[in-house]
Amino acid sequence: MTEPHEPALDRIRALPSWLLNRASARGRRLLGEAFAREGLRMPHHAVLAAVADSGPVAQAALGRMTGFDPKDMVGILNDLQRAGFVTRTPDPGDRRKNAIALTAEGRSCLHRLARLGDEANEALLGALTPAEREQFTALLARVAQEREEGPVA
Amino acid sequence: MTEPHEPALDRIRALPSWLLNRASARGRRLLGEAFAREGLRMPHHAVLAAVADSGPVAQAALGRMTGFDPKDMVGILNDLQRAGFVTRTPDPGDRRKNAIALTAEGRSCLHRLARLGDEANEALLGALTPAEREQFTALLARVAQEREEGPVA
DNA sequence: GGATGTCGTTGGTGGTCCCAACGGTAGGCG
DNA sequence: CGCCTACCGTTGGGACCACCAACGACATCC
Repeated sequence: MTEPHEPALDRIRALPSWLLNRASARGRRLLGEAFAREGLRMPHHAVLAAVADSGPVAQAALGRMTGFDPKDMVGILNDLQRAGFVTRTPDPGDRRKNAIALTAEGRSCLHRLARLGDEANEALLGALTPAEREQFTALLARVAQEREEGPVA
Repeated sequence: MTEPHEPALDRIRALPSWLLNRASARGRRLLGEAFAREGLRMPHHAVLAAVADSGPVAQAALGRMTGFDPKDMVGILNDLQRAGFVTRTPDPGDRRKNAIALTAEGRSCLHRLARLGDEANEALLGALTPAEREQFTALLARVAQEREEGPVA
């Protein structure tokens, strides 16, 4: 048998997939707690930002930008609209579309959310030095990348 | 206005919390596809490994080792027991406890799962060089760490 | 003007993580 | 011995994120 029997669970807990799940859960918890003070959650922040970037914009376009499912987008926008942060008006040029636009309150809330999000992310990377944070984020971005870079040569 | 208006969504998508969610989702998808060939999922792998490490062991102890909720542990063990990978017998010494033990099939399956898990993790970190993978995993482990190291001194 | 496809919406699934409560049992202590 | 406290496994929720299928309404391309 040689000795294939180093503790199996410890090996699993050292796997990137396991650590990624743990770190992601921690991040979601931190972000969730932060955004809860505004009564919102992470997707609201992203959608609000996308609307701020792209002026009046259709829901499907928002979905493509943020990567959220159209189904979820409906609920997110319902929340934001009910809170008065976005307006949802029929697009006169294309009656299939809703034109989503940011309100003044929405812009103000977005700034608060951005601040809360930044603070939570600082707490998330609290154990790392600034240089390590930059390095970590750069590597993480490449791991998160869905697309393969194709044949290397 | 000065110009506080760099694209807000791009900033969010560069945040560690966002990247962590994406990378974690990718990892779960890769692991899920790999383990699906055995009809199991990630938690089954971890629990199977914990049982292999700790011989006959109570469910609550498994929960503490793996971090899974007792509620979820019931379902995981039901699956593993139904598949014949573990046995669940009443502990004669403490009638509250179930003694969970690994079967020969369970050990064999654990080896297959370990292999599948390793392959999926290699695919997950496919964009990184070996040195980068080591660096990334080390940093990630510190980010995943729940505990603060207290006052630095 | 008919095929094709997009838009917003509804409905549903699955996985991870977390909490509350319950009957049953063990152990400590008087 | 009897009581209280704590733990065991189990059941029943819930929240959140990710994902898919289908539908009526509408626009567009040929």
